[in-house]
Amino acid sequence: MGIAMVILSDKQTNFVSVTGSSYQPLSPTPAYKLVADAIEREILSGRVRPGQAIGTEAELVKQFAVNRSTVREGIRLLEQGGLIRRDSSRRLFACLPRYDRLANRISRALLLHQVTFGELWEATLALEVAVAQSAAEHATPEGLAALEQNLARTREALGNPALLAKLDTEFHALLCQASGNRVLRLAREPESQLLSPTTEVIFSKVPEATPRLIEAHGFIIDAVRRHDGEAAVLWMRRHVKDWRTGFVRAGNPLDRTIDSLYRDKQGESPPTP
Amino acid sequence: MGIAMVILSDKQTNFVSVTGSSYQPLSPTPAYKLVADAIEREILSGRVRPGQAIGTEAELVKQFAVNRSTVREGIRLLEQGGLIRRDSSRRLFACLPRYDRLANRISRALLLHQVTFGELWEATLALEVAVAQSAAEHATPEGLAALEQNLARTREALGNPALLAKLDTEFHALLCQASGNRVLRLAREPESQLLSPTTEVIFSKVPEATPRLIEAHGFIIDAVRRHDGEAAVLWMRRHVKDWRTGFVRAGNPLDRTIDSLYRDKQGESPPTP
DNA sequence: ACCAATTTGTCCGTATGTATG
DNA sequence: TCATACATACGGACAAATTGG
Repeated sequence: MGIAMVILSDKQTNFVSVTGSSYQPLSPTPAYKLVADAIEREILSGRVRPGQAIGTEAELVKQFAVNRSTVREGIRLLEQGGLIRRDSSRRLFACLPRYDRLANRISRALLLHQVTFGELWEATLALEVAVAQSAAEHATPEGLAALEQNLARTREALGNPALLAKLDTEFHALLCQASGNRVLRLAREPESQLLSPTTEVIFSKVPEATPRLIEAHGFIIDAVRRHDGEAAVLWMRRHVKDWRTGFVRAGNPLDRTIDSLYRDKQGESPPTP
Repeated sequence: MGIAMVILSDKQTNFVSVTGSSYQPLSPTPAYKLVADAIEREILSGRVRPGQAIGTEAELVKQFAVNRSTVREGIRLLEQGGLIRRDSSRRLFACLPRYDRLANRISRALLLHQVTFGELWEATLALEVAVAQSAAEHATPEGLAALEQNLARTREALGNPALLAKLDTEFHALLCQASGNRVLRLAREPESQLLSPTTEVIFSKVPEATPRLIEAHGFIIDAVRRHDGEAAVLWMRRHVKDWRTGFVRAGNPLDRTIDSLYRDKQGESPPTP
C-alpha cells in the first residue's frame, strides 16, 4: 500500500497549475511506467530485498488502482530489466540482475556497433592483467585447485581446438572468480563471450599456440600460488599478447570487426538471451 | 513478409508429431516473443541495418497475423532492450543500443550486488590505465584540444567540489573518447557513474586532492600530446591511486559498499533511466 | 490423489486523446 | 479541417498452472 501512495503523488505532479487560469501538461508519465518506477524504487532503496516477494498481480491492481494490463506492462519492464523475476510458481520476486544476461546485452551491443578485434583485445588485455594481479592477491586454495584441474584437462585436450577454446575460456573465468572481484567479473564477461569463437580458429590454424597456452597457464597458476602478483601479471600479459599474435597469424587484420567473424561462422548465431 | 514466414515456421515447431498417434507440446513460445525474436533476428543478422525502418504496427499485424496488442508486446520487449526505437513521428526504427542505457543497467546491478569501493577501484585502475595508453597512441588534435579546455576549466573550479567532480569525470570520458576504443568506453562507463559521487566528497574533505588532480591531468595531457604511452600510464596510475588515498583519508574503508554511499546522500537517488 | 478457488498467461476488442500529413 | 496512425488504458474471455484443502 505504500507503493500506491508513491504513484498517486507522482500522478499529481503531472499537472502544474499556472497562475491565472490554465494548466500545463508536464510530460505526463504513462501509468505503466509509474508502476514500474514505484516498484523499482522499492527495490533499489532496499525496502524490498532481493528474494523477497512482490504482491500478486491482483494486489498490485488494487494498490495502484489501474487495470491488470497496465500492471503487467510495468512488470514486464522490470522483468526485462532483470530487477524482478517469477519463480517456478510464477509469483513475483525481487532479484539480483544476473551477470550473464547483462553480459549478453553488452555483447549484442558491441556486435551491432561493429567494434574491431583490436578494440576488444585492448580492453581484454587491461582486464585480464588486473584479474591476474587481483587473483594473486586473493586466491584461496579452492580457487587454485580449480585452476589446476582446468590445466590438467587442458593438457589432455591437445589437438582438439573446440575443447581447448572452451577450457581456455574457463581458465580465465576461474581466475577471475579466484580474484573475488565482481566488478571485474562483469566487465570481462562480454569480451570473453565475443572472443571465445576466435580462440578456436587460432588453435586450429596456429599449431604452436597450444604449447604456449599451456606454458602460460602453468606459470600464471604458479605465480598465483606464490601470491606473486608481478609474475602473474607478466605471464598474463605475455599470454594475451600471444593470442593477438595468433589471431594475426590465422590471417586476420586487427581492425576486422567482430560481427564479421560471426557472420562467417554461419551456423553459430551471435549471443542471444 | 519474410518475417512472417519465419514466425509461422517457428509456430509449427511448437508441436512435434510423435510416431503413432499423439502430439507433444514443446515449450510453446508465446506469440509476442516469437514476434520479438523474429524482428531481433532481422536486426542482429544485419538484414535490417540500424537506422532502417521497421514496418508500421499495422503492417506487422498483417505479416504476423496476430492481434495488435501482441505485436505491441513484442515491440515493447525490443524497445526496452534498446534494439528498436521510435523517432519523433513514432515510426519504428532499428537502432544501436545506447551506451548510457546499458551502463545504467550495469550500475544498478553492481549496486544491488553490493560491490565494494575496492572492487570498483581495482577495475577502474585497470581500465583507466588502458585508456591512457590507448589515448596516447591514437589521440587527435581535436581530442587534445577538448582535454586542454577541460583542464582550463578545472583550474578555475578551485573550491567548488561539485564542479570539480563533474570536470574530473568529464576529463576521463574525454580521454576515453580520444582513445577511440568503444569497448573501453562501454566498460568504464558504469564505474564512472558509480564513482563520481565519491569524488565530490573527496574534494570537499581532502583539500590537497585538488592541486594533485590538476597536476596529474596536466601531465597526462602532456604525455598524450607527445604520444608517450609510458608517461601517460605512469601518471594515470598515480592519479587513480591518489584518488583511492583520498577516499580513505575522507574516512571510508575500502570495503565499504557503494550502495551505502548512495544511501547516505539521501536526496541523490541511484542511477535511474 | 482429487477438487475447487486462485493466479497467471495469452489474446482480443474497444475507447480516448494526440500527433502527422 | 480531416483522415490516418499511434500511445495508452480498460474490460473481458478462456486456458493452463498452482494452491490449499
